[in-house]
Amino acid sequence: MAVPYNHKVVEKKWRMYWEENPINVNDGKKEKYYCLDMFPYPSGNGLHVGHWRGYVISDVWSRYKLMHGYYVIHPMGWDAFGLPAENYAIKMGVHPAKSTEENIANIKRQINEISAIYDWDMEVNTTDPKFYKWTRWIFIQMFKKGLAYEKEMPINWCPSCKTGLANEEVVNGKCERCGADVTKKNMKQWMLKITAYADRLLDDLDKLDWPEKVKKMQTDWIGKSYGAEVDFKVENSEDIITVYTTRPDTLHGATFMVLAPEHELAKKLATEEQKAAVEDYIYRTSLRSSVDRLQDKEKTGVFTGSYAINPLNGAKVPIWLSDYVLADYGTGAIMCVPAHDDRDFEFAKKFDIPIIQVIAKDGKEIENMTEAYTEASGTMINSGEWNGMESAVLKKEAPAMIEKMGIGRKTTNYKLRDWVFSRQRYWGEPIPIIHCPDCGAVPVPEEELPLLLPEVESYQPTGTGESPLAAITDWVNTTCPCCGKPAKRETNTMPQWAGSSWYFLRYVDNKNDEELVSREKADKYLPVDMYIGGVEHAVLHLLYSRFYTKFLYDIGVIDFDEPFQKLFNQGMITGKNGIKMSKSKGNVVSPDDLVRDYGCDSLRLYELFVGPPELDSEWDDRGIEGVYRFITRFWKLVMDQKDQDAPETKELVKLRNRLVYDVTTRLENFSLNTVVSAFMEYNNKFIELSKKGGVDKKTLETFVLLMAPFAPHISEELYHELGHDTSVFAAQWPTYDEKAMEDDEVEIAVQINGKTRAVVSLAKDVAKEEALAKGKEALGDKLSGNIVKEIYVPGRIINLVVK
RNA sequence: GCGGAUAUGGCGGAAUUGGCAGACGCGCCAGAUUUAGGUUCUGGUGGGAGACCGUGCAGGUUCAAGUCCUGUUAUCCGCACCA
Repeated sequence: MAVPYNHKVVEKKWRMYWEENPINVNDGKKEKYYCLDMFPYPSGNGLHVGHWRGYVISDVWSRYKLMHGYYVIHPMGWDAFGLPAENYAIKMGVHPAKSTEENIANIKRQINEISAIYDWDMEVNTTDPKFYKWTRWIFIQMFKKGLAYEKEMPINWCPSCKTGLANEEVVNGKCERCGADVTKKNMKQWMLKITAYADRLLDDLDKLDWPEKVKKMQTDWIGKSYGAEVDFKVENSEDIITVYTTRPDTLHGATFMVLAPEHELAKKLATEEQKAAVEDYIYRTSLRSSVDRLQDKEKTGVFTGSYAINPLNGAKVPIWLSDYVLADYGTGAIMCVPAHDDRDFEFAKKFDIPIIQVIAKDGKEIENMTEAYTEASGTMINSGEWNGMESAVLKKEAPAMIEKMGIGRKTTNYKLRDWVFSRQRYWGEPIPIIHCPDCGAVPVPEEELPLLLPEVESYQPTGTGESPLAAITDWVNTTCPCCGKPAKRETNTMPQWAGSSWYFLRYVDNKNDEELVSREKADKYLPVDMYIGGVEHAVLHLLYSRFYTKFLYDIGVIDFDEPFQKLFNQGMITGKNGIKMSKSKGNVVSPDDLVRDYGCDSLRLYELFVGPPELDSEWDDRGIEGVYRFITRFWKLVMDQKDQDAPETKELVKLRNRLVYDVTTRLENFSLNTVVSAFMEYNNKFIELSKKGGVDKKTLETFVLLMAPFAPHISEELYHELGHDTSVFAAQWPTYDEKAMEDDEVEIAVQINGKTRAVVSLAKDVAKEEALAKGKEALGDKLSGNIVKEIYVPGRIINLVVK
């Protein structure tokens, strides 16, 4: 009788063995494979089973690649700057550096319980001066290229976090971090000109093997649109209002214009009679939060009293102000065609403005219009020379025509805005700029980097729009690197995303003091082949990283312009009823107890078995019992059979090849839950066979090899029990022979009118006549009436259509 | 409002190109082992007494539909006045 399986002994044994005998070594000859996890921020709450899932998936994939002879780059690090770390520190009343260090120690301990093949020699930490030296260095390079600039403008302000936010960090008008309503605040901010990369960020999505969903989200976020700018002269004035439109085909139908209340001409256009109303409207708009503007869909507006001239037909159109026009998109002014735009229609109805149809739907004007006709489909009417043209054709051609006429120009627009990069918080990389009264903004000399974040007594946010660093006068006051006169340091810090936008480049050369990454190592080990993490960063981290990578490519630091070739988004693990795991809900499941009770291998398998990896799954503690039972039965099977010298039967060869096929194809498709199902299913089959003629050694060994990436400890133990003295991970992934998988006889269903009435066993190459004859024979007296059609699909089905 | 995803037993979920729906696991039922509980092992487990009925709902295509087509509902996610 075999020794019962003891996960504690076995797992400890091999963990120690691997530490002394590394299984993933770079011998300089192997091809590299870079499999990366999104690095965690070291939260004080530690890991729950949801974090484990992603790490298990990436480790299974890494070990699978290892068994294909790759040198696998599989690093881990810490995204430790930023609001969560700082807020936690404030709550606990300790310095963020200290709490961060403690949290890292705890999470590192938990991550080690996964037994992933992380190479801790590559570890990076965004708060390490040796790391953030280069975060700041990149900013300086961007500054030198004109991609980092300062601007005073109304930005998103979170009154709870007391800092400015990027557009990407505002979700439904609320702060992505804390959920507080975001307000606008006029501040001088550092900006990164990500819009300069809009086209490349959009176009290069094509070359990425990413989930379509993420590509779509980035495409929509960049929001490129094609159209025209049209210049409208203001009546009795020299002023010109330029509008942006994607529907220049409808220009004849423009019956009014609307300017954003923030538009530079807004006040000026107000006539004597309208002045008070206009100023009141502008003032009231300035008070409204973005949440109000989002929630309140009812159109408001005010007439300026002025008119503009439609450059195409000379029509006089009233100029209005309304907050449904955004100041920072297009030109901040629009021409309004109520007949063919929903918003303009609503506005025109409310303020009783004429509606002129210029596209005939189905050949005629719509009577008693109740909603706008927004499709560019139909013939032009009421459009002067354009009458009779197809709207769809005109829509494409109009921009060029307008440009030719000299009344506007063809143009494109993007929803993407430049990146607000200043944060009024302590725990981040200070922006490496010195403000000199004479020289202006001057970058910190590169040889002075990293320039340590100074120690402060109070690192709490001030709420005034100033960083806590501003209070440290002996740090703030410095001299200008240009002219040597007294100057002041920039006191704002970078957002959390700064470090995570490039950290994946640093792993492969994390101790380099001279360069961000040596070109030699970058060429050899980068970019990332597989990136695994949650979908929540689709337009944040994943967009910013692409931007940084493209910039570093442009300045010659690296020779590739996309960071992540393949992306996999794992679903979330939730508590009961799909409720997100959180401390406040009290539904957090810690992996620590589960590892203790069932072992790392069991938890790894269960993390995969719980559901399709790309979908959210509800955690149910009871399920791990089933996986644990499988593990112990698998152990018993191999231990009982290993010395039996059972003969290799045809049946066993077939099952072995099918097992390799099933596991390999499912793994390649990332259907990891069904890989575990396959293991269980075949284990049951082999246990059956072990009671009959036994299971041969090669089959046992193959099973163990396939299990290795999933359950490394037990596989390593059994591999050694099977007589090997090298690691199971030095072995090659098994291959299969499709011929050996086939049955000589296949059971196929015999149907009458599509309903299964019998099952018959047939040789796979049997002739149609014989198959049908056997099928009829099997049906016996169930078959009656006239057969009108006979269908035989070899290996699949026999169907007799009877009347 | 627009876009995307999902919908299958009591539960989590399987089903290459349309070809025996419910693999695998949980739970449950029965039996064996055990002084007993737990563990372990064996068998059963979509509904219905049955003909039959069953993949959110209603149609359609087909010899054959969870799978394809049309419409529709619910839930979740993303975007949201971008002219």
